[in-house]
Amino acid sequence: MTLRQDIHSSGIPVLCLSCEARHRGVCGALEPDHLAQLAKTSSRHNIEPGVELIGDAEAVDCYSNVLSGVVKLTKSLSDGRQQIVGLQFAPDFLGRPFKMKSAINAEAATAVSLCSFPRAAIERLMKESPEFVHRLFKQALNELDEAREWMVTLGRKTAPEKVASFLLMIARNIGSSVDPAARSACFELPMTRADISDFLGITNETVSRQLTSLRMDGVIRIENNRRVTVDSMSRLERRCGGRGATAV
Amino acid sequence: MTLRQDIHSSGIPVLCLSCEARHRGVCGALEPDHLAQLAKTSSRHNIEPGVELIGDAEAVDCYSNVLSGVVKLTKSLSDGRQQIVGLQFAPDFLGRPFKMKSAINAEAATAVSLCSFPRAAIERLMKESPEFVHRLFKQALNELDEAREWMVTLGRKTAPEKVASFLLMIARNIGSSVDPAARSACFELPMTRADISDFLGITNETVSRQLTSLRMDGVIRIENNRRVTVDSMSRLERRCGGRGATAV
DNA sequence: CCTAAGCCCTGATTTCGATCAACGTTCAGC
DNA sequence: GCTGAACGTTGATCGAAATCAGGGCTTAGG
Repeated sequence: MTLRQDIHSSGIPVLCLSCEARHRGVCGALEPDHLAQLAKTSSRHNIEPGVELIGDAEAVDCYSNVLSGVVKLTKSLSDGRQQIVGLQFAPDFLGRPFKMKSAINAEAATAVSLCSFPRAAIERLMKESPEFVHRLFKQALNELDEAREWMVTLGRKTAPEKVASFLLMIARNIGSSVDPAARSACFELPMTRADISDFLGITNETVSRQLTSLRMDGVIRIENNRRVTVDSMSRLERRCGGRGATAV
Repeated sequence: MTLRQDIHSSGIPVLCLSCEARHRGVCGALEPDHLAQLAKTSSRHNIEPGVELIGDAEAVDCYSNVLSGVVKLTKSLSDGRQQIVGLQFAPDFLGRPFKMKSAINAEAATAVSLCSFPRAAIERLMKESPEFVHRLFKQALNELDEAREWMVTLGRKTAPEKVASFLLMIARNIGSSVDPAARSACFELPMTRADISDFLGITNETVSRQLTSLRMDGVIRIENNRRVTVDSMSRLERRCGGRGATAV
């Protein structure tokens, strides 16, 4: 164990050594001493699908890095209508800085593993490390871009386009490329049909019908309800509705 | 005390003295010397309704504070379908930090006045003033909250609820209270019916019908197509669909 | 084993909002 | 004055997706 430590990683906590959040996540912004300080207060959790991580209007007492799995962020109306307003994948940072209470719900969509930190530790780091704030800021802006992208999907795309767009987004986030040349992809849907419908603002029946339709047309293959193979991403992309590029 | 403040404000550029952005906007984070430095590079513009401020996929060479008026942020599909993904009011900060190219369109919805800064000035300030970054960060998070709030509206509300929600949002942003006790409000709609429909993901005909319906039911009064009076905000709120509070 | 619950698919019917169409008003320009 | 364009309203019709309903598959538990 000590043998594997080389000069460069000498200050880095063992737990963080192989952590993805240290590379692409917010921890990548931290110097070894700050990282060590944070690691001392961190704790890892494995969470079952369906477990609520943050309740709406609940006090937020910790922040987390998503290490694996998918977390869904939801908002609900009082009559039960629900909308998924975001999905978080590794190594996203989970939690809303600067607010005592969350305005949204966070729930494990799949099995999820988290690396959690007490609120105070994050707040202290934000004071001490501008680079850390910088990273959090960038992630927030990315989430804003994504939210706005989905506003277009929710407001202006048809049901077939919505489902295709969803599959494309998932493929890009967790899909493993089968054959890069053919631009094919394969992945496990991280959520039920009902969840997908809450994400796309349609009903689960419609999601089901559209998936069937894509399967019939040979755009996707489905095994076990969850496992999806996209043989040609291009064909899927063509079903997503005119791509963003404002043709002026 | 008064003397002391006078001494401190002596370093503040004349233009900034009465500027709202210095109070509630991002400039509020700046010390007099930083403010002076920024003011030297700033320029004010008055812009006609309909003028494009930032084009999609266009290089961003300046950032701005909205001093008055309303700016709409839009995204379009290549076949012309359009979605308004955000509205900015004074004293919001306009522009996407960290990205060379904008992914969205910004257009003056009403007459707008801006205080603009060259990209380099903002970037320098972000390096020098953590407090400034902090403010920008907070605004981004607010915009994220708003975007997610609208995702619920777009995905899960009916047309009548969408229009009511829109009126409520406008009233809260630019409405002047007529009678605080009755919680009434009065305002000028900052956009056409077509714009409203692009914001709500419906057609302008539907917007028109829903406004008529609200007028018939005595919830609002409309003069000149633009001027709207809400006699009782409570009645309007009741038409917005179950309010966010996740009643579990 | 059987049963019940959860998830998914599919068919029949309904409905909300889109689409198509017509008309009124205002306003800029000739 | 007239004309055309932009904006808004209203009516008639259509269609995409919701709703309602039923059935199959898998899994957990008695």
